[in-house]
Amino acid sequence: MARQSNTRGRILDTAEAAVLEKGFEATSIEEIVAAVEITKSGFFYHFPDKNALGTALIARYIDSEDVLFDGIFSRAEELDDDPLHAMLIALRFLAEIVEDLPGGHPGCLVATAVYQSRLFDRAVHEMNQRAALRWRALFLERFERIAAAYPPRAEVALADLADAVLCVVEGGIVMSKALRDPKLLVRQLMLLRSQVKLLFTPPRMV
Amino acid sequence: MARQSNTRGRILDTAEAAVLEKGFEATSIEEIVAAVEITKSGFFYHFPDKNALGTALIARYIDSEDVLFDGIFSRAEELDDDPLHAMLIALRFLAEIVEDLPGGHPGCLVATAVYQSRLFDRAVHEMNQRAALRWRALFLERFERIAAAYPPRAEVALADLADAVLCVVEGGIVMSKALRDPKLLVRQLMLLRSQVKLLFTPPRMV
DNA sequence: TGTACATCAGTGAACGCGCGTTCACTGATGTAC
DNA sequence: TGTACATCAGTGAACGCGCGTTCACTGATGTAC
Repeated sequence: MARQSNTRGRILDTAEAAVLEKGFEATSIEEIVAAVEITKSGFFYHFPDKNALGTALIARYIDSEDVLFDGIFSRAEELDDDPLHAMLIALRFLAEIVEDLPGGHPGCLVATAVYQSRLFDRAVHEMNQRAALRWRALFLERFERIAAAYPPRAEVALADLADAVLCVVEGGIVMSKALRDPKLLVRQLMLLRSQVKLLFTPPRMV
Repeated sequence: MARQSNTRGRILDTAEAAVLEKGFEATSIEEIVAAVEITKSGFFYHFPDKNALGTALIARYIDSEDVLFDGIFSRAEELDDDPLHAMLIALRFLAEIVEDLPGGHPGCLVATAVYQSRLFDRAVHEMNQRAALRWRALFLERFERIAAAYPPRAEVALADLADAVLCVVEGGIVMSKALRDPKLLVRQLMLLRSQVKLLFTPPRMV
């Protein structure tokens, strides 16, 4: 065997897909190592136990979402200085990224951890909570800058609006899967976008 | 043993709480029967296998949500003939019901089935899909009546708006749990309410 | 440059425990005559 | 009203399989001298 191999990454990829389809407990180490084509002992070289796999899975997922959100906003803000227009561009980017996923969004690992909370330890829940707070802050900052420039047409708590972005994503994923309509999430993101636009656009510009 | 007992109901109650906390596979028959204080064989008198428990759980859950939504709308429409006002009342009822749940919303079984789809058979997924379509139609009908009376201030597909109600509930549950803030779901429902109000209220009435 | 040792990335066999499921049985309640 | 039988709502013991985990070992690569 080569000194460097990507076995750990392949384990994580395989496990992530399986966990999103069946849940953490229902995903056996046996099926993962069969797909990755190593032995069970090979798995335990990379992870001390199954719990460590769960933690690594979530940590990696959160990192990738951090990169995604940061990328969307930095590109959007490059394209337009105006905070409202940048937000509308960012939301469209998000919708487009989701639209390009073949077969729809595969699911959110934060949601699986939330719905299988007894299977994960406190550290995982704290990672999840910190990530959600970071993403909320990312959106909230932008909405505050928007509200300063465009007085909102209805009284809304901007923090709630920031949470709404994540709620639409999580809820959209669930309903997309329940209704077997991969585009439902895309349409919900565009609906949120039009609601943001309506809320912050001065009446004469409608 | 009495001829009539509520053992089956107690099994379902216990199982529902456990499945929402840990997932279906992670919930063992052993722990259920320990809580209900019967033997494992007693469980198999009521359900032919574990799969039948899952099906019964989801069927019962969907029935109770049907009753809930129907009740909310019939009470709201009793109170106000106007379709917009009735919708705003209904959304407030929904928020109040959620607010009164001690410790926040325990979770949605449709979402757990969606995130553990490989564990459930086609019949369950079809039940879920039909239920979601029914609830969407319930909201869509109302939004169509509202749009007929109050021309919307932005172009939105009413079907998307109908889906948004369910998305806010599902997403709000996930984010409430992730952020450990039981009131987040309530605030998201009230935000949706104010967005509906803004969308359908004529400019001069803001 | 050659050799000795360390480390990396695994293998192979065995383990015990918990899980879902089966099956023969039981004691209380209901029903037909 | 009494008796025989059926049904309901379970019990108790046993099962085998799959799961996560352990442990001694290995062959290829890297490093010190």
